[in-house]
Amino acid sequence: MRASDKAYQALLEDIVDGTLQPGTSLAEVEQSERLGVSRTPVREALSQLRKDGLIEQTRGRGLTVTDVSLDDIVELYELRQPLEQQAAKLAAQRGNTQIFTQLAAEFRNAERLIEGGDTGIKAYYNLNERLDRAIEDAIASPYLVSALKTLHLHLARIRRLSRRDPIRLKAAAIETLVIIEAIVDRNSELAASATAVHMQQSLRNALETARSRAVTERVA
Amino acid sequence: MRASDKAYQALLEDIVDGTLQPGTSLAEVEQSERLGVSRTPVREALSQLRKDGLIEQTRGRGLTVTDVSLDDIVELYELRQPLEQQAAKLAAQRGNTQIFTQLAAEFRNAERLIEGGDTGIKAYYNLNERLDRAIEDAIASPYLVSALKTLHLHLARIRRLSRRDPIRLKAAAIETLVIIEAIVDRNSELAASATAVHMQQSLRNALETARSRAVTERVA
DNA sequence: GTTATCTGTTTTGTATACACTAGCCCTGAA
DNA sequence: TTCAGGGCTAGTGTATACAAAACAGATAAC
Repeated sequence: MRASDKAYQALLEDIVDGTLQPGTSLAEVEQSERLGVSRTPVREALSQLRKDGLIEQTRGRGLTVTDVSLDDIVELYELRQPLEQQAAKLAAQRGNTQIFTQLAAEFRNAERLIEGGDTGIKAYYNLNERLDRAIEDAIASPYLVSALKTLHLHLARIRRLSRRDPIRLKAAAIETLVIIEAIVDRNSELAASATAVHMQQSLRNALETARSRAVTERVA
Repeated sequence: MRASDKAYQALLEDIVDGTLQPGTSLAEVEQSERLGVSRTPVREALSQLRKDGLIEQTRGRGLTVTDVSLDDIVELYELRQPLEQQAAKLAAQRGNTQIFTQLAAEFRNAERLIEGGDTGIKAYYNLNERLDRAIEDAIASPYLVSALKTLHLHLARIRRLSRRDPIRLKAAAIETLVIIEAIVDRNSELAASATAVHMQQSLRNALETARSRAVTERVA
């Protein structure tokens, strides 16, 4: 693995999991020492992350981790909604039915996973990731897939902020199941509509969580 | 201006305008000599262009300019359609009416521009760019705008392949005018639908042009 | 004749040294 | 006390040297 890829992955993880909080200033030498590589690969990684929108140039010099405000969540969903709808639509038209049939079966079991503590939740998140990858494989269009991938980076950040509310997770699993079943039935219209529903509910949950979290932090 | 930005801009232009044809291999030293900067900024530019999807790593070593096949055009529109629809929708909801009223007036004059030879056509393209920027300003959502910008890079490449058929350009201008008028009227549903129509027609034209172009080249 | 391996060459990947610029502190004067 | 000016410093931007990896060609073995 190249040092620049390693630096990118490491920084990406640190930003997504919150080790590098929004607003954190990223000096090249500092990061190169921390990651054990020279400045060159760090620079490359930073410029990639800037393209991803995870870091930004602030006040002339100095790169900082971008903020994730309530507005950002709304704005992110303004991109997410059309992208995921299109993805679901195309997956319904072209997807390998067998794969999605299998995923549907697993999602029918999601409630048990969600109730299974941390390991279960982890398995559930893993299942969601496999679904995302299946959809990406199904649509095959590299432009759309690339846009989805960048989107999912930002979503991962937000998800970290969301509380793992089992009730919401179960509801989400059911919404997702509707989408998958539509894909299996090659019903692209339904897949798109079900995705719209899922997006709407996800956004509402994300906002509620973020709001209460903001209040909690102000109190604490 | 930084040397790396200069290198990025120069390479971008060369790729979009066809100076660097699809399949062209880009060696770092060669490009750094051509552009008069050292390898470092060239590398940075190349890695940005790779993120944009304009160049790709082929068989282990060697970056090459990505191809634009008929399939690519279809796939690009699978991203373009939802993005532009969303953009039009949001612009209708939030846009500054005055700006779009002005643009509508200019588009009503587009036919005369298109008939005005090369300078007129250029002015027409310029008008379209101003519309794009107005829409981007109106939606304000950085995630969507960023996705649109990357998309437009690829569209610029395709446009170069399309024949400048005045009949198609006039039809496109009328389709665009419908979108703008919907934005002025704050009719987001109509804006989305009109965009869907425009996308469909644009795609059809792009495919037809590309097909005949391919045949011509095979003959020549 | 075909395939595999070795070696030379070319090109990329990484480290580092140097150049330059923006921000900051300190000094001095109003 | 406050503001302007001038270095000083920290950190970025660029060039280049060095290391490593990948390809090509040739030679040898089967």
